[in-house]
Amino acid sequence: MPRVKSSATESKASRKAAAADTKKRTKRTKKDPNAPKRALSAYMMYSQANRDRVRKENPDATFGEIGKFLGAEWSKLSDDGKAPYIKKAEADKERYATEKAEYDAKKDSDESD
DNA sequence: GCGCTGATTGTTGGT
DNA sequence: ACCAACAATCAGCGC
Repeated sequence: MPRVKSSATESKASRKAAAADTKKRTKRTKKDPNAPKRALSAYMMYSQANRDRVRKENPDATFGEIGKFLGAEWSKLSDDGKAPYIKKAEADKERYATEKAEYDAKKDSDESD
């Protein structure tokens, strides 16, 4: 595996609990001028891929149910099952990296606009 | 160097 | 247009 454990950075499950306890988030203020919209997570890919299927199997289900269904199945999914989604997520991360690069380059060149 | 928190992504449906 | 649970993820700041 190319994934070599750097340290404890990802081991701790603190932030997830903290984030859940801290406060519900959604659209929060944007501080950066041209903030490079972060990449989509594997779950986002999963929602896009399954949103149609879930909606079809659960025509009555609305956002709430769909969300829970996707989350439940997502958790049930094995690493192999997530693999394709994670792969897309990684691809998106790369896209984000490109945006970040431009964002960084831009801010370095002209941040005042 | 590690630790946490904030910000962001996408879905739908209602107001 | 925004917000709600669902999960992930990263970048930036703090000590």
